[in-house]
Amino acid sequence: MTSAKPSLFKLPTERVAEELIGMYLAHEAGRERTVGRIVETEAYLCEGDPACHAHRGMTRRNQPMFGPPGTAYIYLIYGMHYCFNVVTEAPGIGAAVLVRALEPVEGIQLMRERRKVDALTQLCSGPAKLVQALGIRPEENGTSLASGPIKLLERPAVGARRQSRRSIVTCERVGITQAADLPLRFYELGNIHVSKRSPKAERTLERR
DNA sequence: GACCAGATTGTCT
DNA sequence: GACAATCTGGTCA
Repeated sequence: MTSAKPSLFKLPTERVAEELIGMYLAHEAGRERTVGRIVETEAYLCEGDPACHAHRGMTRRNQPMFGPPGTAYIYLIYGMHYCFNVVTEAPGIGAAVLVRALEPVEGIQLMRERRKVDALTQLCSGPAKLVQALGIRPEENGTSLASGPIKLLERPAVGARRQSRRSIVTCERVGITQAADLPLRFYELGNIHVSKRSPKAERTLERR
C-alpha cells in the first residue's frame, strides 16, 4: 500500500471522485489505525454547482476548500454530524470530493466500538458514519493527506486489480436541494457498503 | 422497503 | 432566524 500521488488531486474534480473509488482511506491516532476501501464519492464543483460550499466564495467555514489540492476539508452538518472531503484541482479554486462510503478493511473492531453497532454494513455506509468509524476529528480539518493523520492509499501497481470503469455507477447526488440533478455521484456497482443505490443508473450501466 | 419526524448547532443572510 | 452534502428510530404497507 502506497500513498496516492499528489498529482491525482490536481485532476478535474469529477475525475478525482471517480479515481478515488477503489482507493483506501486510512486514519492513524497513536497506535489506533483504521482503514477502509472507498466505494462511494460525490464531486462538488467550483463552477455551476450551487450545492458546493465554495459556490458563494470563501467563508470561515469553507476556507480549507481553497487550500492546496490533497487537503482534508471536514465540516459539521445538521449540528451533529461531520463529513470528510478531499480538496481538488488547485489552490483558490474551491472544489472538493465528498467521501460517502467505505468498505471496512482494517481496525474493524475499533470501528464497531466507535460506531456502537456490530453490522459491518452499518460501520461506514454514509459520510457521517465513516468519519465516526475512522475516528476522524474536526481538529484535523485543513491537514494534508500526504503528511497528516488522514491518508489516502492505493495498492501497488504490480498485481493490482484496477477498478474497471464499467463497474462504477454515475448518478445524482444525495441529500441536496440545489443542482440535485447533476450526475456527480460515483459508486461501485454491487457493493453492499454503498449508502444509497440508484437502480435507474445501474440499469443504464448494464446496457452499455 | 419506503416514508417521516426529530435531534441539534455552526454558519450565513 | 433559517437552513443544512445526515442519521436513527418509528410507523405503515
